[in-house]
Amino acid sequence: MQRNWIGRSEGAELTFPVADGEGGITVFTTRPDTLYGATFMSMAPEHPMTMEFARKSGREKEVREFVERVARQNREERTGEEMAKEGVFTGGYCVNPATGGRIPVYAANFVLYEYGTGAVMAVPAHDQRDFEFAKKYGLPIVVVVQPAGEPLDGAAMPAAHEGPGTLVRSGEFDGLGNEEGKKAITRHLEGKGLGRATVQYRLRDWGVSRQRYWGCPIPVIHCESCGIVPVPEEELPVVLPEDIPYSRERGNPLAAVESWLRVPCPRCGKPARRETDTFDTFVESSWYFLRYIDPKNDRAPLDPEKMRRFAPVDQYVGGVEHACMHLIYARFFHRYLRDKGLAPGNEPFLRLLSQGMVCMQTTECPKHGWRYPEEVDENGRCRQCGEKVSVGRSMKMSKSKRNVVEPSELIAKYGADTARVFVLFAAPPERDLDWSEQGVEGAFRFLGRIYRLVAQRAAEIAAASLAWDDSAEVRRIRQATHRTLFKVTGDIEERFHFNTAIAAVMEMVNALYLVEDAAWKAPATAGALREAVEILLHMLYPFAPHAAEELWARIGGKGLLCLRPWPEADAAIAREEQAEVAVQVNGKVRGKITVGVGATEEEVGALALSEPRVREHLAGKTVRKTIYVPAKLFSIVAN
RNA sequence: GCGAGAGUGGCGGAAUGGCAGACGCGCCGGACUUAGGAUCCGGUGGGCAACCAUGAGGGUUCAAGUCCCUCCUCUCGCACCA
Repeated sequence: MQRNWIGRSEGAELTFPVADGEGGITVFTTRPDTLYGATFMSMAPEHPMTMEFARKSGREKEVREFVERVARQNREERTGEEMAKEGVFTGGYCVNPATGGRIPVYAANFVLYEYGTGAVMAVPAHDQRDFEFAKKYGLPIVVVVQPAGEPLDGAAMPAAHEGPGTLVRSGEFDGLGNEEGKKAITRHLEGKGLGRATVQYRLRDWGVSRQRYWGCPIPVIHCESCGIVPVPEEELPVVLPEDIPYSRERGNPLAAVESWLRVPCPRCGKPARRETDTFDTFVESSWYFLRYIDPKNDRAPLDPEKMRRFAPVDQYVGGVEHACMHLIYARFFHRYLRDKGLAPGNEPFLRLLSQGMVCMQTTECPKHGWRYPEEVDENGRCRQCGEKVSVGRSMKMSKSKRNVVEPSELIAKYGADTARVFVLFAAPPERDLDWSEQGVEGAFRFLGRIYRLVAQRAAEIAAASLAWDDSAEVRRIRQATHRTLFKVTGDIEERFHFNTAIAAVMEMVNALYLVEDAAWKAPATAGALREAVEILLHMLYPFAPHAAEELWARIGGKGLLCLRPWPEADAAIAREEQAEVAVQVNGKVRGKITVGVGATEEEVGALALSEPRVREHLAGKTVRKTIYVPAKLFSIVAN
């Protein structure tokens, strides 16, 4: 997902000497193979050489007019593929280093000054933007990469050919495949000191400063004569003033605090002003987690020795928006810290889980717009005007859409445990979650159910000791307990699939409800049931800690449940002795048989073939092949 | 346009290539009750059946929701990056 944002692209920097003058224009291109087809040059309007060319050629007026017009357009207007390609001839020329030909230099609105070198060699035959530009201004289109098939004609082609092909009209490079051509031409120019292979990166713009009070101060002072001066180290940290006027007016409240704002310049001592913008929170959160490892260090931001022991972070959990924004900045920071020898490795995080968003259906009144759930009555009408509201599809919860639930109300009505269980049960964490009042009720009911079960049996459980006999009943109970524990442990630790873990706990609760009264009372089984309930509460704890802890106390558990180690599932106990095996004939299930888990393929096969329904479907056919998936399935192929 | 993710019952969702629909919601029935929107128990994809069902269509396989091709739809992110 970050590929677009990091924007790594391999290519070459090539220099085009300025015709009738000094120096040259360096461009970045991913297609050095098309160099012979470069028939003009496009420069960003902001590029300093744009106006320089114009001044020399006496075209200053036209060029300035264009540059200023583009500058007025905002980025949104200027970017976007639909935007018309526009440009103006600067009056200057440079020399194509391959052909030696003079080519005109244009300023063009689609060339971005901040990317690459801010200048592009234009190859209209093989780049769609250049193609459109050339058509508009009547510039030559020279085909230099010929794909298989009909020879392309620059004048007649309807669009640029951006794909692969064989080099033509490229002097000594004719006949090379275009991929080899890239290398060969780059090497050739390198020999002449006019080019080199490079890799360009494009880190998405990150506006690190914010016009607000709540943020880390940027330790910088603005001085009329010295310019931007860093706050001296001994004066760090810059502390924000506390007596600030909170107003709803626009602008940063810090700008109004004269006593904080006015400081002498650390360099010349003349009156100066502090920077009032503060850092974007992503700045701090790009590395604060490492500081936890070494929080009291007052000599350095981080101790590399300690970093090597604890970093990197094992698991990062964040929303999709973090995958591109915060994560990319944090990785950027980490590389800086690595280069400074402060943090080990290339990456700050080992694993990423990007969790989904919480969504809820939206309701809209024709007169009043978005409605909060409580602004709609039971009949689906707006409480303000009585109009029928329309129910829209589920969207990310946001105050602007009013499709939100108030956590405090939710907690007052159901408690925090219910909210947790619902959120974790409704969907796996990487998926978006649909909020549902009924789902919340369901979570509440589940907690009530488990609470009643354990509270009702509390006395019996507390009286039982963790001892049992080897009866079938005990084995059944313990098997169910340990199987559930396996499932829950795996779902939590390996997959983070809390929804299926909770489902397994629910199943176990359902099973415990069916246990006969006598079994709770008989010492032999009561011990196994005590184990079952203890483990049950352990498994409940991560999802509903308050209820689990309270029930733990009720059954006479020692100390706090949360301080006890997670129980260990016993594979020997969890193992099934019997298994139901589905018998398939030509891919369709025709019967089921019960076998011991250790049964051999021959034993299972014999049993399978004696099933009446199976025999029916085999009548008149010859068995060609059988496949046995132990303890699961026996498949017969026959014709 | 490029990139990422997702399409499974009435709904949220389960399912190392091995019995599709676990668990929950909703709905139906029963029990207990003066009462039930509480609780407990049972049922619940479609079709009378053979069978049919995981967005559509092909393929691989004894076996496909899962793997491979060709599409469609939705969500999110990016968007002239040379």
